[in-house]
Amino acid sequence: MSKAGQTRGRGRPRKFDERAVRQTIMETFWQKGYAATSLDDLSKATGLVRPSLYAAFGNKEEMFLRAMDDFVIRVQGDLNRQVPRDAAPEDALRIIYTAMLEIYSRAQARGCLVFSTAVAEAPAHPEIRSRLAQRLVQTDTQFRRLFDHIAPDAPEGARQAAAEMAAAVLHSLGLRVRAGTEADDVHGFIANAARSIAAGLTP
Amino acid sequence: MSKAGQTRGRGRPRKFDERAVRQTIMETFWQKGYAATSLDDLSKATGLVRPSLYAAFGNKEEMFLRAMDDFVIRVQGDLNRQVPRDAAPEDALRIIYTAMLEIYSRAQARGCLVFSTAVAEAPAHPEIRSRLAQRLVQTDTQFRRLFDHIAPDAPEGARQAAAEMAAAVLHSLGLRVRAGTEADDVHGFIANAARSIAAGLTP
DNA sequence: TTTATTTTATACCGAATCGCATAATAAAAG
DNA sequence: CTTTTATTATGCGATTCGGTATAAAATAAA
Repeated sequence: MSKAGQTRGRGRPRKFDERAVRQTIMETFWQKGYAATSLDDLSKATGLVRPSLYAAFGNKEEMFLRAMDDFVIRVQGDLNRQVPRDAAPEDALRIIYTAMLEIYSRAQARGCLVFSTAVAEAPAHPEIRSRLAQRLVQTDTQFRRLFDHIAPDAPEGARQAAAEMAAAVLHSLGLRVRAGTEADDVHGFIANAARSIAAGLTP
Repeated sequence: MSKAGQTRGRGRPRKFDERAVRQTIMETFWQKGYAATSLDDLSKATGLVRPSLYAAFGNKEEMFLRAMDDFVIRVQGDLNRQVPRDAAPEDALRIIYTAMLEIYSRAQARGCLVFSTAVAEAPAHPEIRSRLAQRLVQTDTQFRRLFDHIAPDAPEGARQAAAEMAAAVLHSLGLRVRAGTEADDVHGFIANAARSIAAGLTP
């Protein structure tokens, strides 16, 4: 219904920047999770009153789905900015995991909006579950493509296995951060994981 | 307050088996998560009326903490029953993951009560968060001890790295099951992971 | 039987929840 | 200016939530 186009529209103009509000919604869900975030929380955080939120972004589940998308977009942006096009697998993995750790650790230990928050709602909300599933295969695929590019001489089975392992480490990283694991331990985990996975690619 | 001793106590006798009720509570939290499970849900599932639940098991958070313990106890029991004392690392890992997959997949795809449900409540409930953290280090430690026993010739660094990777695969497994990943894909993931991790132990 | 103790059953409480209905407001279009 | 359209502000309404107060019921102890 609400168009975010640059044209001035017809009725009363909005007092808020849609992109900024979406970021705030995402941050709020990220911090507190889906169930623990009330529409009043979102209203307070964004400065928008509840009916405005509803009119602009739909109901709570739709807002959360959008937040999942915005989270992924932001993470992908940060990663693309930091990960070099060509690097040895171990270096690439260490860079990726370090960047993800930085993201996961911002403010309070929040972990991953998708892996640590959406997952809890999966049984009750099929839409969230399906988007979570999408995200899982996408992560596998992205690592697979990275290894196809970075370690093309490794056998296909090794590249696929390494991709799945690399994704698994990411899932575990989100968990560990959210559980409040010591930073040193997490860094050790990252270093070990990068080395192990890379070893499987260059024997 | 309430003692579950075998002596008949003094007042009116209970009409329920405490162990069975605890299992039901655990199952309910496992299926629906913490926030989505109301005390009424637990009341319906157990047949106990709310004040009885409260008197016997405390408030909702205490019930959930107990459920986490009961879940871990049950998982450990199943594992100890299935995992052979001596096996090649790859076989041991495949057996463990297959057993965990069977547990995670019972009834509806539920995943892990700890890794997929408790994690969402971590920010709001410090007790849950600390128990989750405990569980993470315990998992690492258990795999480490397994490898110390099963692959004593591997260098210590390799055993530690393999243990953390093995735990990461477990975290990822819970996620994938809860997201509804195809059974064949999950089995492939398990096989690849077992092979990769074992390769890091016997070079 | 009487008393003490514990569990069950009923009912209630105040707070918080999501969603919406309605009216006031602000701008563009006619 | 008048009409149309879109957004904001106020507030309600039905439901659900976790937790508890109170009384009835059931058993052991005295």
